[in-house]
Amino acid sequence: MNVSPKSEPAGLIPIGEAERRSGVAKETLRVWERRYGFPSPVRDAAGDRLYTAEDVEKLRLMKTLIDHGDRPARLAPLSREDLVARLLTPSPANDGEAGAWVEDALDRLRRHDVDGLRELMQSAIYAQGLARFVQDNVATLTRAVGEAWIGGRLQVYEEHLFTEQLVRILRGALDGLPRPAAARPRVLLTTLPGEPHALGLLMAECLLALGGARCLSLGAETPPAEVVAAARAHGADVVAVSFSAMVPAEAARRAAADLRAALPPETELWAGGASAAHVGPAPGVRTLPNLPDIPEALDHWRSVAAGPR
Amino acid sequence: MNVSPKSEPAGLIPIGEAERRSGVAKETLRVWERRYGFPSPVRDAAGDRLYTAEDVEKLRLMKTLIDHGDRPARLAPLSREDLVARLLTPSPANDGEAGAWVEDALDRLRRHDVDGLRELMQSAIYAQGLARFVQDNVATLTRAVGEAWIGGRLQVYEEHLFTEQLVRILRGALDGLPRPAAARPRVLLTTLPGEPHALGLLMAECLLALGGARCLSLGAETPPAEVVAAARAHGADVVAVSFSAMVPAEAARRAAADLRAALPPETELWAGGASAAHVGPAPGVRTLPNLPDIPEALDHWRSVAAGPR
DNA sequence: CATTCATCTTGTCCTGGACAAATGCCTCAG
DNA sequence: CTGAGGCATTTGTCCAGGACAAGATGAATG
Repeated sequence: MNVSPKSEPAGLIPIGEAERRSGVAKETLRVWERRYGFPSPVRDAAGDRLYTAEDVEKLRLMKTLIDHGDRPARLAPLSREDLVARLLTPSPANDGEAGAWVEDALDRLRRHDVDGLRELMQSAIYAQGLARFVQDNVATLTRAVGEAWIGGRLQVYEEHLFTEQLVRILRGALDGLPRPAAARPRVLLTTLPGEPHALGLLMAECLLALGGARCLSLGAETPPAEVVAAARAHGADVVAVSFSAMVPAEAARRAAADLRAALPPETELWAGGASAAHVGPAPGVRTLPNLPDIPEALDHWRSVAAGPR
Repeated sequence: MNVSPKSEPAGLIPIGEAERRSGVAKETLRVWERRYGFPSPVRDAAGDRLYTAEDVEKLRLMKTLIDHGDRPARLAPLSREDLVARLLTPSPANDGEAGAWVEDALDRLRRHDVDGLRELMQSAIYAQGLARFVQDNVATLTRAVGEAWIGGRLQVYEEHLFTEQLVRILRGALDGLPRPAAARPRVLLTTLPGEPHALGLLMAECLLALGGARCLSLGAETPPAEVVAAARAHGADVVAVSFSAMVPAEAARRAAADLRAALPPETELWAGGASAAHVGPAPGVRTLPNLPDIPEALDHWRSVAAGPR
């Protein structure tokens, strides 16, 4: 009986909508109100909570910070600006010197010049090769876009637009690469439920394919049991899972451990993405927090596993 | 403190997980138990509900049927087989005669011969053109895959795999098409929050691009306010939104009406996808439930809007 | 400096009631 | 027989306020 873009009487947001938009569960919203006094929504005639857009924005920032390890009690009293500042500090002094290329790309994005953006990216690939493009340009650009979004200098749809064009470019490049059926290792790529970001996956696939691996991507949000079934059915040498910064550290750790336990021992498990570092040194899990780790891991696999089969 | 693939003591599923897997909200699960006696989960030592995998499977089927207009009170007493039967009846007698091509494709999918699957699709494009491929082969194949999944004859990851390969093929075809910057109409494609399926969008984009339109895809799940902002910023003549069968009919109707109200009057709104028919005849919204409607709509737009600008 | 243990914090789940919106059903006039 | 209008029922969402397990923190100890 309820819909996402519910009729908003005066721009006020009911609790279900607030959950969807901020990512904070309804129960948690009520308990935060009880414990920390934030948020303190007004009520409609029926006594139902109505949140302001500012509340929801602050909740979204809090959620992001909590996923990075912060604690709600510390964050609740802070202002929106404080939260934004705290989100941006971890990555130091890269605001002005982001590089002319990145600035150029951001500029085209702001002007919605999608063709120009794609051309810029395509020529960067031709100029320096796909590997350096993925490792340098894309990584920097993605971070710059993320920060611009946090700081409110970019609309949500502009971020969507950016992702869409980037996916397009990378997919195109990938299709141009040879895919020898017998190549090794056979790598199964995916993301676990709750992690919808497939971009990191695509970047990883580029580097793996460049390194001569045989890639098979399942796309995002594959249930763990299905990952295991697919790995078995496809005879994968390696299962590569991407954890974006969105995933709470603890969730990533546990998911990796569970998957490791369920996979055949001879299948390697590689964890990539921003939260991969938090997966920590786990037995039988190779963490590749940075993209350049990928070619290295491939080399290592070949030197170790060259014998069998 | 909770994670998707939570440690399952004996294959039993706590309520949060059940919500994620079935798509039925926690509150609704409790209220169904109170009213209809289904599901009736066992409890752990703390009194928390624990659902079986069969319960969750039945819940997922019920949710699908309810989204199609059925009512929970009627469905709760039925068995899993009854639900499956009810889901499959609407599309009559297309089980055996699905066509040799579709059978071939399904077969390759079951054998995880992804390269073979892509080759098959690619040659179909060459043989009959992109338009017929999208309208006939893809539409039939997608339905066949969906039905195989409902009937349990296909794993979830196999469906992921299928989607991934299809997206790849379509994206590749799309990149081969000319994109004259001045072409009209300018169409903005997207999906509203809650609708993650981007495949329909991609199919529509193919047909629109073939029809000479200038497409700009925002990808999935763009908030309505952002759709409006993007349409304005990009000077879109048409905003095309895709509603898959996953979207409840009422939700689709309301979302379309809200979006229509928020868009500038001179911007047309087109609704496509399986639930588009349920959007019903709404003022100012053009519903395109079937893919062949797209070229038609393009012709109509050109004949009407040829004058202005 | 590392490790163990007690204390705090935090998210999730519980019950049982309430209500508004939407749907289906029935009646009545044309 | 058909269509419009009104009433009853169905259904999803929300509320309050309490409880608890598991993780994080910090202090005391070896």
